[in-house]
Amino acid sequence: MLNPKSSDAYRLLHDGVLALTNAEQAGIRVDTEYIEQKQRHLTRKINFLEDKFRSTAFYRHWEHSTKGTINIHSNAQLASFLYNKKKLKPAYLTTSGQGATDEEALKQLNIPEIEILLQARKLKKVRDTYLEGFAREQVDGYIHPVFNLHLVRTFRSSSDSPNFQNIPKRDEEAMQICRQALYPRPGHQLLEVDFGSLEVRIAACYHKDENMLKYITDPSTDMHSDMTKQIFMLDTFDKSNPSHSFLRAAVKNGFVFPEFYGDYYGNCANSMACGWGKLPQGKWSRGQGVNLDTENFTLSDHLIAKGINSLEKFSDHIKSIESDFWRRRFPEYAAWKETWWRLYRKYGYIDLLTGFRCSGLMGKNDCINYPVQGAAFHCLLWSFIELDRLRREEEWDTRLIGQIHDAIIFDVHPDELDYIMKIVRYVTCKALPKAWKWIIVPLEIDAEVCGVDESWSEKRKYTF
DNA sequence: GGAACTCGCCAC
DNA sequence: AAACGTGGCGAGTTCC
Repeated sequence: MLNPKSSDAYRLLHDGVLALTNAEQAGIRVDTEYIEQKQRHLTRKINFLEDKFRSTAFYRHWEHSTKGTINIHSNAQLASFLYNKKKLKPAYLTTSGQGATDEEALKQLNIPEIEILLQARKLKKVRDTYLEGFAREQVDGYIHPVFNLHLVRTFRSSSDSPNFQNIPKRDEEAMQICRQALYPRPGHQLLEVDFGSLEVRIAACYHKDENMLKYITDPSTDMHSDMTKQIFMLDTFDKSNPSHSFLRAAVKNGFVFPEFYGDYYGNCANSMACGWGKLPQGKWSRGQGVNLDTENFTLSDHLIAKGINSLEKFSDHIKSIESDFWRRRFPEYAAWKETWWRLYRKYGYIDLLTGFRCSGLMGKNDCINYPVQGAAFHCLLWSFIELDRLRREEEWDTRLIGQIHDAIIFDVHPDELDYIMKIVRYVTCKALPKAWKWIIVPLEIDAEVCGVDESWSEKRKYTF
């Protein structure tokens, strides 16, 4: 698997392993008392939800129609009951052709009792994957997540024992419970610095699309706002309007990023309308979906007023927007995608801007995604190596303790915080583009910091 | 009793 | 015509 093509690529991995090993050795402080207490607390909550679920008519029906004992957390048993016994139609199938039982599929069945099961499922995930993982892996109050550079097809990294790269962040409750277990060293604070829209910027270094470069370099423009205006047919976009910023998030995560990854209009329409907008599949009537502006005006009211009264019509609309997106808005980006797919089919490999070569069986989307994903991570890795070198040279009390693809996590001494931020900004935004001439776009970083002796759940924006 | 598999779900 | 990239990991299940 390991296949750096150039000596620079080899050097990056060699130095990267050493720097990441220093982070592993440093480790992250965990509150074992809290973890044990929280696990007991979650167990009580889960037991309560399980009992509540077993008292429902839905469960009794399940029990009656099944011989043997029921495990309410077995998706195989649940699928068999829902789709074989009750003959319900699954919202969609899994890759192996079975009826799906994930949250989205179950919600579409409109069985209120199942909400209890989903709530228990979520708490079990937090207790058994994250808290249990921290407890199992901790040694003398510190976990030492492993960071691998030799496992991922795109030359990104992965992490395990425990995985430090998938700790809950978006779900407020899960985030709080998990991150309250993680602390800096006594008297220190946790600092997270991440590159802003790194993959979009690195993609632009490959395709050099003029309109994309304009979006990246001109701060008065915003791609996601423009797409929101177009998709939801707004006359003006006002980011202080909560409905507008909600729709912008739906467009950013339901259209723009999926399109960059190689998704198509059908999934995007479904994700924006039904996933984000809470509209049903098929035909729409007034008063459906999320509220916009006032409580008496919903997404379906808005779309129907614009002549779109069903998912099918919305999908047609997104189809034309997708076509415009690639043909008019980002033509050079679109041409680059075709070129790289063609070159892969001709030569059997693609080379990253960082000197790595991807070969083996790849699809079109792989040819587009691998070089961007890999080179973006290498920007982070180069910065990580350089900062760890400075740490040792200058004998910081601060340590680098982890990395999440486009972010570095530090355990900082408060007296060093401002200095560290200056150095980090210099390394990431100045030294890196100077070292790698192919970086033709400005790079930006954001930072979040927790107070002294505060857990990772307390982080807030840090302006520097 | 462990390996290998599917499924679901967390991150970027 | 078809249609979303990269991982890790727990639980349940099946097979050896």
